[in-house]
Amino acid sequence: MKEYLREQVSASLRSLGIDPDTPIGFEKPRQAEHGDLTSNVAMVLAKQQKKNPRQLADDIVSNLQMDPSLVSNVQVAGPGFINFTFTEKFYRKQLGELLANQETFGRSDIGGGKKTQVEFVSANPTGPLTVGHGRGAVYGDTVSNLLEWTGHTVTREYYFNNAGRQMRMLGDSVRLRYLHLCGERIAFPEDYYQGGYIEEIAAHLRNEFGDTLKAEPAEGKFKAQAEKEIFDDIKKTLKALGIEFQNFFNENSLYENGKIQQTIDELKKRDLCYESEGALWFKTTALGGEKDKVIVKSTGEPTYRLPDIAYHVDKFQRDFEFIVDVFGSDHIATYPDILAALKALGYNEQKVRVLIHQFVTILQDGEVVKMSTRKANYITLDELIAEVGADVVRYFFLMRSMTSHLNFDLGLAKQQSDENPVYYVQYAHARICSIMRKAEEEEKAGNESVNLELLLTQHELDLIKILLQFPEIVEYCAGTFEIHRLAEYLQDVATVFHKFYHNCRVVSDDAELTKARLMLCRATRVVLRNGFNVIGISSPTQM
RNA sequence: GGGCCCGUAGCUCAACUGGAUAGAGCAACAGCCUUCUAAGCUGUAGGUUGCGCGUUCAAGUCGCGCCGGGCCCA
Repeated sequence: MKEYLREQVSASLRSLGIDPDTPIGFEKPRQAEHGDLTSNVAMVLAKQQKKNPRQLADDIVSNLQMDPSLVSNVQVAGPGFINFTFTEKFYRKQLGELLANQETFGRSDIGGGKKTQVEFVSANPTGPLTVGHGRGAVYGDTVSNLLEWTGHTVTREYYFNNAGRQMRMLGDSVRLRYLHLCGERIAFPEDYYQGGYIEEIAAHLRNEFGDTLKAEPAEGKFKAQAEKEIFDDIKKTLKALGIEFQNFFNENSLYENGKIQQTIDELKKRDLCYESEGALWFKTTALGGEKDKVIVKSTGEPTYRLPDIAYHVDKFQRDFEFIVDVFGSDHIATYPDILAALKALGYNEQKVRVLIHQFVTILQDGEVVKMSTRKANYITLDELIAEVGADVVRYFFLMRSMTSHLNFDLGLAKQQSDENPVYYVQYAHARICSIMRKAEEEEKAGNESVNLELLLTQHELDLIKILLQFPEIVEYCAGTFEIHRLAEYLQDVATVFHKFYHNCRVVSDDAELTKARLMLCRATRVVLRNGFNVIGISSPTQM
């Protein structure tokens, strides 16, 4: 529709002797009385044409030749907006198309099957996932869903490291707890992992092996058992949120297969690497960075930058055409270096899209809870899911813009869980299902020869209009990754539906009208259900 | 000290990339169930968009300077 209007406006500009190549923008007006689409083209061009914007708008409009079966009204308003209103006929036709393509309504193939990787969560297995990880987990999964809906072939990947200092300390923490269980009195260092799960893992080992592991090194059975149990736990948590990864990528494999060394060699070959003070430096200054960065410390241990670069090179070598990284804001300073390195190594860094989400601040009794896995003062994602349910968790994390800091008051979240907006949206779906059941019972549910022209009230037209926006919203969200816009849209759909419900009796004695309104209900259910599928919440048939 | 993000109703947050009267939910107040689910609907109240300059037809949105919070780096 925008295309059509653009062509028409463009033709009108041409006939006025104005360069029709100027970008002509359309958007949905906030107020319904301003029509269905509005353009500010006259105001944009006014200065250049040295004309009063209203005058120019009038000129453009009087040169327009609109198809009256599509556009019912064109008006100049305010400081020079041109407002277009579409015909009811046009909308009813679109509604028919929605109903003919229920499963796929909102899907598109603009991705062209592009091989896409989305990396998210990527927490090392040193403890259970926290509420803080939840935002990234839900966001990454929903981004993946959106990419699938827009025709990308998506691989969800989880990157972790089981070989670093953290993991060594984890293994030793388990070892000490184990020795303690064996009756040895050993001081437990404060900077070791304090969580109760460490003791559980130690207990499992003691049950299985008795006291025979007393001489076992921390990096042996202790670390291995800890990694396995914690990872099982993490996967279980993710599954509870409906998240499943196709691939878990171990950073350590990059050392074992020599890719770390290869990356160093490649950087050296391009003179982007040098040794100084016993450390290996990455010459980011040569790539526009402010300061060179250490990539291998004098101890021989690499900083995270080096494996991150090698890992991204590996992504390119696996032929991903689109690479999406979902990171917390703590990574914000590091990724420019990674992208610069990729570019220097001859890869098209434009294929990488880094999505940064701000942290979640947890409040309990009005106080900020500082999260630390090591100190074990955190709220686990599991606890939260158990408390409010997976749907609420997902919706809560998705309904806000990722660039904003999110305050999460646990007490309030628990209290308000029945007042959560997610129920409002789901209730609309349950209500529709209930209407359908009623119609079936009364045998009024026929869907043959339905006359959609019987849908005449403002409430019905409002509902049709908003339902038809769904594909555009999906496309928009997949392009900008602003998922909260989808949540907001679904809420609007629910609102319009609830209003329709209160004003328009669906199942009535008027058989024809009943059929038409049932179709509208069905269309609403399609949009809600497809939208719920994208954001990963359930579609309850009753509540 | 430097970089990035944020500051909007009592609380949590939107505002379609600079547009028309800044909107939702929760909390508060007043109404609506003999009819398809009241987890709903209708209405009232609530704002100097942290502060100050600037850019222009138009600024919550862009620029500069302060104030305050978060994350990262030395």
